[in-house]
Amino acid sequence: MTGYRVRMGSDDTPAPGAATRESATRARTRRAILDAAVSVLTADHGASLADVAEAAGVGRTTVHRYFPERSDLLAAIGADVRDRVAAAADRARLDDGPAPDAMERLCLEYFELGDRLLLLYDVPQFIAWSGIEEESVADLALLTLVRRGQKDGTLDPEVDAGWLQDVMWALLYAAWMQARDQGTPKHTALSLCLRTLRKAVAP
Amino acid sequence: MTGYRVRMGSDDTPAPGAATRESATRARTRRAILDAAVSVLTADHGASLADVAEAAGVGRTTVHRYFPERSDLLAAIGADVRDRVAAAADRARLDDGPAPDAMERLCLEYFELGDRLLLLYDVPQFIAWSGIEEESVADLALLTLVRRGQKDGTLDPEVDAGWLQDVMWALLYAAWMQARDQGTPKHTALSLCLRTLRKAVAP
DNA sequence: CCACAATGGAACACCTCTGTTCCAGAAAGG
DNA sequence: CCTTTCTGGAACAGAGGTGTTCCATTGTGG
Repeated sequence: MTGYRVRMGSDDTPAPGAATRESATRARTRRAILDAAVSVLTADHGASLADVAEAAGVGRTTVHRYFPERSDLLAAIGADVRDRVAAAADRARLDDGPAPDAMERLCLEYFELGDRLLLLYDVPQFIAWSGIEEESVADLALLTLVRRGQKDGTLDPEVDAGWLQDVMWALLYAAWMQARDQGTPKHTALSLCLRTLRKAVAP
Repeated sequence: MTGYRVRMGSDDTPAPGAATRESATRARTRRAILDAAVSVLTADHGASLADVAEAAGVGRTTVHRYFPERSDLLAAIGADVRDRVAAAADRARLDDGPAPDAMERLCLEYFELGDRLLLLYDVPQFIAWSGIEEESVADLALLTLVRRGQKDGTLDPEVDAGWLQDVMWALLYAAWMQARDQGTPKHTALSLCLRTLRKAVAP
């Protein structure tokens, strides 16, 4: 209803017109809550705010001070993930070099995001909230990359570009699961993922 | 706590020692609730029993009559899925013919199960309840199949057998998503899945 | 060292879901 | 047709989560 309500100052701050920066203390607390929320919600999508507060080492009241409603917290997580994804896609320099190599770089970057992306995957609501459009910037960049690879013959041209995109995500997901549930070392899981991806997307 | 509590007769039935078969009426109602629960819970993992009852076209009281506690309903769903998976694996005749072909047959069978398997994927709790062991019969059969293929050179021998198993699941999942969210026709999604799987698991 | 920012805890009303009981009415089935 | 089975709705208590207020305490920075 109210969307993402931002509260910069303390409860009784007289709302100083322009956007005042958050104090260092508050910024740290905010991050702690956000990070705790990610790990708690990854383990249990229906966890209560009390659980989040405990994991963050913070009182439940404090959580409500930063994120007045549950949806505010979830939206903030979504926005945080969106930013990280965009940054990761940026670092992967999708326009450079052969398409399969660029795709591999992207996988590497995304794999590092770990839990956060798992959460995005599992809780579809995040996509609706927090201004993640139908097709995010990163998704579009990946789509462009796939089309480029299909055009120059380095990626399978006989399947839909969106499908290749989904395949990448699916294999990433499988790799995370392998690491989390089977206890496979992360680098092993990642190299399995990359090897299989290369074959799967080849012409 | 109580596990899967079976109630065969009506409320006041004097518990007729041996296992009495359920009346046709009750069997139909039970199925309706079970099916409704699958589709409702697929859409929203936290849906209430009232939602399930409404979707089943049945009073909430009736749901409680068949499945006294929420966990009983979930366990029943899990058991139902387990049976269907086992039957599907059986129909795929995993021991016959080349391993990639058998794997493709299995994909076809699993794909038909649709929603039910998506649910199993999304709600890990189902695996703990309802007597699905760590490694179900179907999983073991698939693992055996993969090992056979790796030995005779028809499947990639350089990766762990468990990983190839996960890859199959991941691609199936991607195909379902493609059909559900992008509106891709099911047969199209399935053929994309099979094409990519063949390449991904090839040596 | 002192004012103000920031926190934690208790207590509160409110809501939703759960699981239960009871009973009147509909549906089956002999 | 009439009895048994099966159902749906109302009404209830209890549990747990949410969002709020208030106040005492801690801490941080100037």
